[in-house]
Amino acid sequence: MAKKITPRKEDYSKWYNEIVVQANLAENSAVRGCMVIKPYGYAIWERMQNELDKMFKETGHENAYFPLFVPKSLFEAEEKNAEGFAKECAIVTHYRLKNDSMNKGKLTLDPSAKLEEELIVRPTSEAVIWNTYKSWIQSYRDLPILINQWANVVRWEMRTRLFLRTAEFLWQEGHTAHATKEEALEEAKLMNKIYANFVENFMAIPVIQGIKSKSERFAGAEKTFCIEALMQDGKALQAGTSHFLGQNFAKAFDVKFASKNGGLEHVWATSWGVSTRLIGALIMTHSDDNGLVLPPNLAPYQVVIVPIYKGEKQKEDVFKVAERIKRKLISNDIRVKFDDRDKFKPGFKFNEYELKGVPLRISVGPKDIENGKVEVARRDDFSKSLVNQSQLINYIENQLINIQKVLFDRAKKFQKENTTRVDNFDDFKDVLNKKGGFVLAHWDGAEVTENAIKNETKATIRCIPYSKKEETGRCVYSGNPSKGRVFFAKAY
RNA sequence: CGGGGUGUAGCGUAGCCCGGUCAUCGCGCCUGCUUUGGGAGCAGGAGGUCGCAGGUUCGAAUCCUGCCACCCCGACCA
Repeated sequence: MAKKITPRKEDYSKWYNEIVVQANLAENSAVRGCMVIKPYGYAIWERMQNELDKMFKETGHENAYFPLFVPKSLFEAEEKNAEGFAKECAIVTHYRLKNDSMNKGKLTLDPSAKLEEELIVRPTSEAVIWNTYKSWIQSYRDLPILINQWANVVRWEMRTRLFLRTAEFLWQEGHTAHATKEEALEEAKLMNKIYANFVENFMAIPVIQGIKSKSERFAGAEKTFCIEALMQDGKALQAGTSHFLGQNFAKAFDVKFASKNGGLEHVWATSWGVSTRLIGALIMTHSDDNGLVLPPNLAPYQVVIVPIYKGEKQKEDVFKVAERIKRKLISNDIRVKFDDRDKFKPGFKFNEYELKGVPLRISVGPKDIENGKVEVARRDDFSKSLVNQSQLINYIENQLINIQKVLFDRAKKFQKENTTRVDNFDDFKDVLNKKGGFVLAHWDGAEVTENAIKNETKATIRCIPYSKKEETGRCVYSGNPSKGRVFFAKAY
């Protein structure tokens, strides 16, 4: 049974340590709130990239790459977007250092190398990309443009939190250009759906799909679609967003196309992204006190083989069987690692792979060779079974499917149990303080109300769900008429 | 930027109030032998400008001042 994880460093560093460490590069370093992603953590990210990339390509998207630096003048062009990010930008002002005459062996800025125009380190790439699209789009024949970029971005947050809000993070950002409003809206919705599919089916994290309220909307967007997940500690996490940008960027960057009927129109835009934050969500959704728990569909290794032996003769025999199993698994498209390291004992390895969350572990020893069996242990419930080698592949395949389902169902059950319908403000506050989780309540649709609730409870509207039922009621705060319930929660 | 806290070996820590063989302990690391079906045991060994800079003092990890960094809470946020 999964225990609660409180996402405080002292409590969860044990799990994070397997995959990431806080960057600590220099004594007085401003490179803080950044992370070093260890190989195992990066392998998880690569799995995410692979699967998302497939989904993007299946829906007609292509990858491209744009510059890290955004000239300030470009950055400013879309006012709302610029305003939204202005407070968290890293800025390049110089391009050269020189020896510090006052301080031997040290370097200082060379004043003669001050840039005419400052460069912003991208917090997102709309500006660069739309400035480029301008030269790519002339006619309706050039549309749509469906491009995705895998990149790093920098947002100089006042306070950072490992994985959930680092100053630099990896993500993908899709930027599309369309001839019609309808098409762009469809695209934004489609991508949000793809995110939901990916997060639910690969990461086994159940999400609520919906639309952001105006105050939670992306700077420069007309509509923001989102997926929201609930962590084990009862706080909500924005897991992905997809924006319908209207013609805002096209107007700001003067991107027009000649339409079929001879007119000159502004292009319609979307952008959408998910980041390494999802790895944080993964950890906070499934991990238990023994470490990470990875869903089989995402795990870099679905199966690990640990050999058990005494002496060279046994080692030889055991390795032979282990290698054979490994080959069989690979030929059945199962991701497997055979841990042949001689330097560590089996018990040590058992614990290591539990910490790493590998879904299934096969141990092979002399006894098993004699019996023609192997021991298979599950990470999610720690159960062990002796399985005939002849039935192994079948067994493993079924177990992997089962674990994936169990993890999702467990998280879904948690989400359900921690979603509370509430009809007055006292209960609203009570639930948030004592129980946490999502609160489903009526809202009058006014921004004032939303802000007032935020000020009093720290809870925000996480999303207005697609699944919202038409239901007449009274706003939980103002008492004004409401047409349906929205999801409130305290969020990361 | 406001409020609170912390900084001692690669990691985690004791000591600080009450200055004086106190630099403690665990993990990890190295060497050797024995071990290997759930994080091995024994023996030996290496590793520290006690965050930095000043000050007080015969003497500072310990007291004082300043600075820096990190953590937590607020505002901001994928």
